[in-house]
Amino acid sequence: MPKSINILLRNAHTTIDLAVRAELAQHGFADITPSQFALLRNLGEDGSRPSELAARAGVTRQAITKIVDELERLDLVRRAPDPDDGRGVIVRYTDRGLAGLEMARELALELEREYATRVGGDRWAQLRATLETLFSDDLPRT
Amino acid sequence: MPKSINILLRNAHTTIDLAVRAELAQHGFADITPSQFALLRNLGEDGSRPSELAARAGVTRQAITKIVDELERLDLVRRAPDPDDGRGVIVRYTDRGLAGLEMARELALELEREYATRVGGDRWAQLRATLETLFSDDLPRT
DNA sequence: CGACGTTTGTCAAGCAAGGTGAACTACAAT
DNA sequence: ATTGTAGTTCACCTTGCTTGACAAACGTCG
Repeated sequence: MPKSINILLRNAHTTIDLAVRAELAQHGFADITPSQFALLRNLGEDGSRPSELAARAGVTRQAITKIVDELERLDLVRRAPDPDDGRGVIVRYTDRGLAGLEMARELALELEREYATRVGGDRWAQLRATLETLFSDDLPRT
Repeated sequence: MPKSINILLRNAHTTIDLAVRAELAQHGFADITPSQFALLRNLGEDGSRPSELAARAGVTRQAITKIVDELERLDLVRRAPDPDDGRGVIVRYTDRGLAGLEMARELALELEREYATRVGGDRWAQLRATLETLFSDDLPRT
């Protein structure tokens, strides 16, 4: 009985996600939830305004406020006032936050290298390319 | 900036999942949640005992009880006493439940055919095969 | 300038999904 | 007779959102 493509994709995502988060936890970045991680990933080098983040993620500003609160408590991001707009706030990485993100990227690449050796570099590259062709649109919802 | 493989996989899964559930809803099977759908998928032609389902999904029996309650209210499954064990229960598809599942399978195959034509049948088959090689292990958690 | 509406971020409360642990009943197994 | 197992009920929890209300800071238009 062939597994549904859906299940395969879900398994793949879950496997990688769990592996990365577990490794992160072992390196001192404990218990980052998926939505926290998603925000961290979307922050950008120069930081972002909560409203931008909300618009990109397709959620309300309130939801972002909460996630930023949590990430601030974890010392992964920091709020600063926007010099150009007295109402605004800019959310930026802390050093620790940036280090965590880079480490996550490293770990994901390492995993990819492992998969590439298991199925062959060209086959892995093909998979990646096919996925990018079909599914690289940004989706709403974290 | 290449998208993370993780995001691609997630996008793919979410896209397909949403499409199938939306189509199902249009055909009168409204608002089936992911966990309900997962249980429905794992039921098997001959039905299953709640404990089996719990073990397979990696959750407690209580969680299964709740989902079965919901599916029963939707007239997608039916509980019957186990003739071989007075304590036991067998959860089986209703006709409507089976029809919904088959329709979901059909819809997923249709989507796959569409993707196959977009990237080429061989490339899609490769993607499928690669995913199966790497990620066909069953994961706990619905 | 000032009054008016708009935008930004926040606080508070609450909801839906998807669970958990504890305690109970009926039946099975020994 | 005692112990174990299947299913259920109940109360509760966490995640990741939502709506509503609000103050402070813009923008604009007379």
